[in-house]
Amino acid sequence: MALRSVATCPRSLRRFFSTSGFGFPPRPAAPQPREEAEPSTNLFVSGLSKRTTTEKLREAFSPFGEVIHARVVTDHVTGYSKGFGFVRYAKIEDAAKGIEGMHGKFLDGWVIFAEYARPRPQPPSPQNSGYAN
DNA sequence: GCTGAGCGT
Repeated sequence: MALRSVATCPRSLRRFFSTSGFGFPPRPAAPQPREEAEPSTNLFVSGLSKRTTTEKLREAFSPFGEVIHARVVTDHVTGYSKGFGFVRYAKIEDAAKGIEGMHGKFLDGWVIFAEYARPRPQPPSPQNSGYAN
């Protein structure tokens, strides 16, 4: 008898999602347009061969400037390369020459792409985050 | 250890 009332839909609430033109935010935000990042000493290199290692990456970018650090990103489980890496130069002008000199070039049989790496969120340091005891 | 765009152990 009284079990048919569970399916009564409140039409008053449905109008907010059907008749209004603002059901959901059309575009929350676009903090990263996924375009070129700002010039920095940190470079993002993609298109690497699976066999390209960190030292080969460094050797490839060394002639264009002083490479502070180079690293091919590898999976921490399998240990294999993910096909991209990072190169950090001592100066931005060196990084620019590294991009100019290696972007679109071949490395281990693959055309690599060199561009400025995007800044990534820095982990807050509990000893220097501004909080005093 | 590959399928191959993509922003890190």
